[in-house]
Amino acid sequence: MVITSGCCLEKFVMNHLINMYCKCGDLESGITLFSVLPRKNVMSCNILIGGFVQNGDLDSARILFDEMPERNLATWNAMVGGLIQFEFNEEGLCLFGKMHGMGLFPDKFTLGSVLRGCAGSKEVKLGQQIHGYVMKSGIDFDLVVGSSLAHMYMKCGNMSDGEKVFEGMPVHNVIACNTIIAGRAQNGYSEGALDQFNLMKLAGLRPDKITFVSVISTCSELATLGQGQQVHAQAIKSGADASVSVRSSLVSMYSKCGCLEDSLKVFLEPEDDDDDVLWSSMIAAYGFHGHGQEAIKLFEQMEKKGIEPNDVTFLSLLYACSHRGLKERGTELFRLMVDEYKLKPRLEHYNCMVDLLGRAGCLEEAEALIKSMPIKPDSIIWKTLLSACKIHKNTEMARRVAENVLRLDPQDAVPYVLLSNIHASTKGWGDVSEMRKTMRDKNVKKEPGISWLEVKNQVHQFRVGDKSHPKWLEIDEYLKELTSEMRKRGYVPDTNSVLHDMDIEEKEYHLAHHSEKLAIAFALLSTTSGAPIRVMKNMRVCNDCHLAIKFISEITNREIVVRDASRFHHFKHGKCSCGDYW
DNA sequence: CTAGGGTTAG
Repeated sequence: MVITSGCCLEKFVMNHLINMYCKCGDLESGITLFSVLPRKNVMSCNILIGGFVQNGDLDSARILFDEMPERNLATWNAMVGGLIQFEFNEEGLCLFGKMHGMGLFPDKFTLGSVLRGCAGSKEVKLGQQIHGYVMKSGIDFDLVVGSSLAHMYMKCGNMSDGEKVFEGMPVHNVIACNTIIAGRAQNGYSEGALDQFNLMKLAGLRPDKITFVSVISTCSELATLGQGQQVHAQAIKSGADASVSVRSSLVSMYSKCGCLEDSLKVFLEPEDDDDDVLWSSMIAAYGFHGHGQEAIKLFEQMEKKGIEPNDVTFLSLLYACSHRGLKERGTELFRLMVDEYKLKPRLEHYNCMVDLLGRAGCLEEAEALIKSMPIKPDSIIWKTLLSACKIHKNTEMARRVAENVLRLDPQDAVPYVLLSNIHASTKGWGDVSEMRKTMRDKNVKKEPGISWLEVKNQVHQFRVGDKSHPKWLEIDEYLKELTSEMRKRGYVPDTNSVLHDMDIEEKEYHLAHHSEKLAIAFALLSTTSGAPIRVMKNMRVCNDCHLAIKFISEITNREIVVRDASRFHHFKHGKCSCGDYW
């Protein structure tokens, strides 16, 4: 009705109508109206560009932008913002450079987009320049500009400047707080993230679903179940628990805290269950607990439901296969990902494949994959192969591979330790001492192993041979008792993975006080019920601890759950759920 | 026209 008499309408009414249609997702009608406009001014073009962008049709937006005879600031803002919104960061930043070169000065709308682009492509230099410009130009330093700046710094890993910007903001709202919480969480400052969460509540700000997503992810990082459950309860109270994003983070949190059943419970809630991330997080949860078959079954269901898997879905699947020794299935899935779903494998996918092949004992195949892949290998993927060499005791390949790790990451202690152990086993003492000298010269240090657990809402932390815990004497005494009982049952300490410059007795003492053994002994002493013991570790469990914990679970008749740097081990009656494949 | 978030190998 309106369209038929379109030509007679006032221009600004027409513009409003076009805007309305575009906003409501009816791009067709917007375009039709635009085409009957007798004279198109900058304003109407801007509106249509905005419409194209909001509906994801960037190509049309680009064409219209290029054809426009004159443009104003809003035109540039719409185009720059649109490109960056759809992660064409470089193109967006390039366009920004162009507009700047033409003497146009950015306003706060431009800056919001450009800072987001800087964050996305880690352009901290440009970000800093913009920061300087904001301070000089007298642009309103409002919530949006402030949050964007803080976000940019933190995304680029520059925590201190991000925090400074946040402190300098005159007021904070929920979004500003969310920026800081996420920034801290993503840079490993988990406690700081939780602090800000508590502070914002004290300040009377109501956490929204985005707050919960970040805070719940933080709890998975810390793997402290009690905290996670509390935050879940708060999310339920606020109604945020119905959001798929919140549920995805809950699935992950429960799985990382060792409660696979709770992950499944959240996953099975009936609403909104056709989300790829939600499904991926459940697949990852199964994989993390060593349930490779269930992960694959879930993927098949996902395909049947027509949910499009993404690259993370496949990463989780490959991971699940590699931890169950499902070599054939994993290889098929990798092919499916590339050939059917046309997803480009990232280095992470190749790493999973190397892990899959290597663990399964196909070391040559794994090495060939690294050499043939179209991406440059990093030190991590060589380290994956190195640990496979170690499992399958292929010292010859280990030497070669360790050299590659050393070349790419000279500060990593793992290859040094491994190489010096190889030299020691062949009595190459000269090589051994040279190796140790290099380590000293380059100041290479082994990352300390840390284990922690929650007892009565308190987190207790242990390091190797750490005597600082108030109950140290009791723990040490109890470990002696346990060890002698273990030996009676046939336990022999596996001293192979210890640095070799100690005698056997020292090695055994060192092994007996690995952080996870301390943590488990403490847990056994401080809990009397038959409840399972949950211990977290920042590194992989060593061979000796894995063996010892099996004995301990039998002797004490307790279920012991250990979260490793890469997966879960459920020890029960002298056996581990990983089937010694880890 | 503008800011923040979920799944992820070793």
